Amino acid sequence: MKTNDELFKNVISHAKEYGFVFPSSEIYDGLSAVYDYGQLGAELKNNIKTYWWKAMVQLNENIVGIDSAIFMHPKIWKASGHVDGFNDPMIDNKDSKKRYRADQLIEDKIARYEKDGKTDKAAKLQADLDAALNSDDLGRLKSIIEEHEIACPVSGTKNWTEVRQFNLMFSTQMGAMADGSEEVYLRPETAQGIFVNFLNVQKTGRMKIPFGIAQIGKAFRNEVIARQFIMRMREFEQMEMQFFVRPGTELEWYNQWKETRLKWHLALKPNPSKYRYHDHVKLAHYANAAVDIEYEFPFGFKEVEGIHSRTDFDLSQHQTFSGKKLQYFDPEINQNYVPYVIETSIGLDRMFLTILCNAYEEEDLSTDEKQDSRSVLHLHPALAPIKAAVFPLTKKDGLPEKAREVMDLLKIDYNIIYEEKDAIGKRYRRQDAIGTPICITVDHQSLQDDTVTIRHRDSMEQERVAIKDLEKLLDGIVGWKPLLQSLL
RNA sequence: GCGGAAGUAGCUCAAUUGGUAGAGCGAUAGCCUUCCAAGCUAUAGGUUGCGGGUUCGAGACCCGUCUUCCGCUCCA
Repeated sequence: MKTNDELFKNVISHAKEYGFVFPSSEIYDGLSAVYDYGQLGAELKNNIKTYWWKAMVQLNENIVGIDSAIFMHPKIWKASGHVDGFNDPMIDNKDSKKRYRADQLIEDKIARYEKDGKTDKAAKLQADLDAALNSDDLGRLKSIIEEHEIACPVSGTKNWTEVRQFNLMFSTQMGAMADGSEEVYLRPETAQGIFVNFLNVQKTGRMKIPFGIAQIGKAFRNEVIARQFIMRMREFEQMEMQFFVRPGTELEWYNQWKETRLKWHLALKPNPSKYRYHDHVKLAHYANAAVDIEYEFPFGFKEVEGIHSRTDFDLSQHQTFSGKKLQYFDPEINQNYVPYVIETSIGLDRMFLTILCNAYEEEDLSTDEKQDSRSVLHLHPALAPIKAAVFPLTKKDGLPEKAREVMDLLKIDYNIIYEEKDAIGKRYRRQDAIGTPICITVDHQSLQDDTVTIRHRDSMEQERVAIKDLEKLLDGIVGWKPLLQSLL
């Protein structure tokens, strides 16, 4: 029996060994919490994106997709709350190993002074705190904590580290000259690119509420702790959709998207018991309802996708900060309003990891006579990096030539691999390990009657089919149609 | 960032108290021509994460550093 820890380690080494995910800059010792997608990983990732894009944009006539820039006007992050909300002064207690926000520790002390009737002291401390925060004086925060003898609530000691600033956002300089250039951020989420284009899309696309704008793109967060393989990376990719609705109807839509999104996950035929909703008790400043879709990874249930009812917070903020009216005239009720927003936001890398964990199996095929096992990725056929492999049974007697013909017939529509090295069984097992759903074998009979054997990955069963029927057969198994139809 | 564990070939791991870095799998080329891995032959692949130190001699001991994993916080 494998422990979950071992299982996860095996998934990670499998991902590396077969070209799905490599540590970034590996020959230079790697770069913390950054990973590269390899030749098969890139295919799988693209397929996940395609699945999402088709499910969102293609299947919903009131959703359109955009691709906004990673660089955006710095004021956007003021408006969104990222500049102020994610620049926290942090301090650690060396004895309890607990981390606190320095300003919150001081706030707690102020509250205690007030409770004890020392209102003068409380007011003085509050003023000191405000002054230190406004001037970004971290040293002053530390000295305040020392002066007022603030102790760790857990260990009770005053053994503190220095106060450090943790910035969520990466910043860089825009403009070639070092001086006079402007500091810009790498976006920490793709959503704001949608909000600031709300009017552009609504007007040019003649969109009527309710409607959605979808986007897939990279985002960057300077995580304090980035862990668990590609679960939390500093550079990651999001697939987000913001759905604009009439105020008052948002909870209806919230519930509908909650269902729709889980259905999207379950259409890939994972083990359904590994999925669950997790309602947010503590809501972010912009939300009036929020739920996570969680997957049970080997290291526990973790968030893969979030569905948030974001109210009119973002559009209202941008209206204020930009001075531009971000409203919609609703002819049905003859009113102007700032639309409310339901957001569905899924981490592409997390989805990738979900799929990998779910697909990976070390299958025991032992019989009484012989011990046997195989590593297999039970990927949904539509997501598999390689759709089919074509093998000549042997590399003689004109079989390779015939196999090449079959390959040429199929490679226009699908990603196909050709192999003639090693015994046929070995070639089957190699394809199992990378999740190829179908292997097509050309044998001596093929030369006479134009039929081949099809071997299925999951059941390992074989059937004989005519070469002329292969295209249709692949369409039915590895094509997008069956998967997308199951969403309707 | 703090604490704990670890880092040897593509992968999994050996290497006696400090004494010449090895195996299996995998890969490549060939043999065999076979419908489910582990048949035969040959070949390639390592400044033992990196940098110092102790020693006649370091994969092993000491210091530093980087990376990964496990805990503490937040998130997609």
